[in-house]
Amino acid sequence: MSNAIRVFVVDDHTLFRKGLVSLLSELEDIQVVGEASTGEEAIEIVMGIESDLILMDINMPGMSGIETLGVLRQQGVENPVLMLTISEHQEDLVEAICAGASGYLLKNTEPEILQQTIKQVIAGKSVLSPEITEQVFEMVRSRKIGVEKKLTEREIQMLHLLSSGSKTSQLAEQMSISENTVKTHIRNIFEKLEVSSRAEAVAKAVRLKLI
Amino acid sequence: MSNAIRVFVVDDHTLFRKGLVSLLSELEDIQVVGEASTGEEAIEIVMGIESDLILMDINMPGMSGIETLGVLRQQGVENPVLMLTISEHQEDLVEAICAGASGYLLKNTEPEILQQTIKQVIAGKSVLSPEITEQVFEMVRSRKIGVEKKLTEREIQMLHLLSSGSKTSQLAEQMSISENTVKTHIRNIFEKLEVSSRAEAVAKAVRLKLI
DNA sequence: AGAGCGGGTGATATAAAAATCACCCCTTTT
DNA sequence: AAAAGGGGTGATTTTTATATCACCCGCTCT
Repeated sequence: MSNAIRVFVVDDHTLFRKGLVSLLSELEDIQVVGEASTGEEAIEIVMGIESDLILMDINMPGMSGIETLGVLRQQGVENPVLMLTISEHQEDLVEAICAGASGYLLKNTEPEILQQTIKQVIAGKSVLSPEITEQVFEMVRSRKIGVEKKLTEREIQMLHLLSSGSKTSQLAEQMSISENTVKTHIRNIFEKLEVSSRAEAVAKAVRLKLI
Repeated sequence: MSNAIRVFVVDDHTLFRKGLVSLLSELEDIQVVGEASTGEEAIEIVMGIESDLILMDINMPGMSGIETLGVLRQQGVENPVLMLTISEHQEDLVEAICAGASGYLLKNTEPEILQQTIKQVIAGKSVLSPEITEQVFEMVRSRKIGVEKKLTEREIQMLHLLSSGSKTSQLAEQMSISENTVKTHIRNIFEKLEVSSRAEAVAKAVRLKLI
């Protein structure tokens, strides 16, 4: 099968890894092209072979799956990496995503779902286990996540004055600071709100109910 | 069909709504028990009938789907609400989740996936469209994830050791710091987690999946 | 009564974030 | 071309957060 998905498996638990490899090998459209029991081993092998997707455990002795992913990305490996772990920790999830993971599945996932997820990831999609999605919802609700970085007090003041039409010289006077500082604050606002003009900044701030 | 899922549909686009209702009605295990074309109408009808799940559009004239959801929750409606929208805006996603949505699907979703998702939501799970999951990844990567009440590295270590039963003297030795410092770290943990004892702190940390 | 342990107040050095400013470039207007 | 305003790079000061420690209080054992 020339168009089978070539999967590489990284997990320190031999029993789990072997079982997973056996399971995946039975599938028509998936081909296991290699396996490793540590991050160090994974890096060495992956750099030398061709593969389409990496299944990576997180908790491993030595390098963690996240550190391993970081090194692989640094070495130019662009393959999608699907984390397959027992960890529901927020920290692991956040770090895995930041390190460049394409998905985050728990090990209690049903084989069919895993198969389905592998195909979705190959298709360029991002996937999370339902439990992890729930975790994300919780993070959002507890405001640990926001749509934008939090603005500081001075930045909010700046936006208020900006929205009432003040220009740089007036802002400087009203806030008792130099014009240079005004501009710096505004630049920081631009970055946080992901905009590039004063008008946009005010519009977005109003929309986000920041002012 | 007594155990069919009773669905209520809210969407201002009549053509889409009618099509959706027709599609859902054909399914064995789903029964459409009502529909509305505005948020106001939805609130009035939903309060008067029995239903298991609400499919809600977001962009509607008058009340938005998010505002409607907010009012419903305020009125004590506990039904899971699945947002079904064309909006991929992060703001809409965040607001929908905060308002109490159980899922967020794009309107380009395949009918079978919609059916599958409705069942998952009824089973208490949280679901996102792949494109939306991608948005979540983006938010995490761009650090819009403020993680405000984040504990420091030392505090996390402390909790790990605490959870394995260490007492002050042992913590001090294991972390190579004085007992006084151990106590200070623990006090800071108390404040951040809003608790007042070690046991509570560990319990809350586990519940928040911080350790 | 005196160890032993959990919990609380205050203090200090260092690291990180916020606030401040000077100077430069580009466009528009005069 | 000079002036004025918006937008950008870099650097410094001030404030806040983190990590560290010393000392005190109150309870519970023995």
